[in-house]
Amino acid sequence: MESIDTELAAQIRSDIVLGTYSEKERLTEARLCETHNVSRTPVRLALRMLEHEGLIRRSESRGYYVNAPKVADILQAVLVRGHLESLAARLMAHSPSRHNTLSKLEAAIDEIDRLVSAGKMDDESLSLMQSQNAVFHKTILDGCGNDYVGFTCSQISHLPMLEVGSMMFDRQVLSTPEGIERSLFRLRLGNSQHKVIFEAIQNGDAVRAEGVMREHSNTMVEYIKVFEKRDGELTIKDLIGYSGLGASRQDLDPLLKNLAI
Amino acid sequence: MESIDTELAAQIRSDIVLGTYSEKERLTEARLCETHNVSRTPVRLALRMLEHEGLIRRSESRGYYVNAPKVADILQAVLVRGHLESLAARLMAHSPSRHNTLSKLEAAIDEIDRLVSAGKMDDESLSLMQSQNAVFHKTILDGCGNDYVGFTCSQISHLPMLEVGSMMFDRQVLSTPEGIERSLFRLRLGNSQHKVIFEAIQNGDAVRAEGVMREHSNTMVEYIKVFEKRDGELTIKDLIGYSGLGASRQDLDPLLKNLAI
DNA sequence: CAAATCTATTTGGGATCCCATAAATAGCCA
DNA sequence: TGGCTATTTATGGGATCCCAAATAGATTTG
Repeated sequence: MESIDTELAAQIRSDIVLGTYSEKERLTEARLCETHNVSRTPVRLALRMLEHEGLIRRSESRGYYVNAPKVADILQAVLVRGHLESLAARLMAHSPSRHNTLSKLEAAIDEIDRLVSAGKMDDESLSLMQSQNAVFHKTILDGCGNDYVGFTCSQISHLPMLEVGSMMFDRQVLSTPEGIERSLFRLRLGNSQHKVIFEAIQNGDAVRAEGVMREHSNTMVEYIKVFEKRDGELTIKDLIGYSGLGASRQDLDPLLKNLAI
Repeated sequence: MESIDTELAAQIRSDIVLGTYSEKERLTEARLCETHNVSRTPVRLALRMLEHEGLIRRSESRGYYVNAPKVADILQAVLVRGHLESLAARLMAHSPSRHNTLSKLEAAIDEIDRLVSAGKMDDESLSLMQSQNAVFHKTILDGCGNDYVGFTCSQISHLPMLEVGSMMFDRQVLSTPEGIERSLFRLRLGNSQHKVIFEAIQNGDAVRAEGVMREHSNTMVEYIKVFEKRDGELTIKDLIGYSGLGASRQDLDPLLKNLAI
């Protein structure tokens, strides 16, 4: 069990993201105490946390007001994350100690290959792919030898689709056979990029590792843009529904139960 | 006047950076209350803040322990910052609204040019160059259209030499005429890079903007490495002495008074 | 004598209280 | 009636108190 303030922060965070608060609504400590039945101490800590994450902003006079992210913000954040990951790939390709962790990358790639070959796109398979994908990306961030890359990445990962290694799937698409085929194609493509990145890192080809990782990250940005195009009024809630599967999904509102895969 | 917790965080931060605490020393709330004569509320808020910054880590059981950054950490952080700045340059070159802020960049470049031409390297000139350099870099971060770039950068800027646009000078070098000449050369080189970046952004040449910014950032990393080579036992304290001039220097220990330029 | 258990003390999380100050509202004067 | 001031109220910062959990130390037992 997490401490109350962390729990509370997660609660308020999901409220903000899911649009429970109106735009620029003022948050007062007292009211949060009432609505969540806690004292002011954890409320204050939670507010500090959310301020750090940029989800609320300190008013010039007093109190905080809500600063809910838009879909465009998510796109921006994913772009930044991708850029940092490409740095990580480059650095890892330069790192002499990279060979110790290469096997972990290979294992993740193989496992994704196996899952994709099975051709199933049910919840369990997706969950396994998601976690292996996360392993691949986290291994590079951790193995690049520069702690600040991973640290900086973690600073923008407070939403499920911003977590390192998260993937997005459109449930609607997954309901048709040829949609499944298309999704499998995406996965095969993604995993071949993984393989190229792996080889580049193995061979110490930093430029290639960075370039392919950039392209790999860009894929997600483009995929979100496809959603955006198809569905003009795409909301963060929708995006969370498309991503999900991460452990942190549990923190989110029951509202999401029917959306998240 | 800042609130106590912010003030306190700054105090503890500088204590950590300046090595007042021994390595991995445990910080207890009670003791910090005593030594700083405050109650536990601000102490707890300050500790949270420092935990976010990575200067202290939560112990697995309870409490925090100090996690003082080394010079190698600073190098890593500067590298990450530079990578993010190169992203900002690329994005700004793509941004249609970039023309509104281009004049600000040009003004900063011209001002640095003027100062360098004057050939003076006294405290006042350095301070002015520093601030114009900061204007140049901040303008790009703010003008790139992706708020997360600047936001992410600000997350790793809690030390003076990590602030965006900070410059480093070796006081020892500055004391000799040919050292001043070498420093002026560095500044001229840096400002010509500024000019190239400016033109690339103006012309929408994103690739070039990113590349030159990367090279530009790399300069500082290399310069720190020179220090490191010359002075095997280079400390963070030394680095702060080499940078400085930022407003935040005021927060730092009196110890620094004789080091900072 | 060593290991296990029980107890005392340290310590951090949470609640509550107090106070200074900013916002809001009412009252007053021109 | 409009604007200014005074008073009240809301709100956030800081201090203190309480309690549960964890650690360290002491005591007992095999």
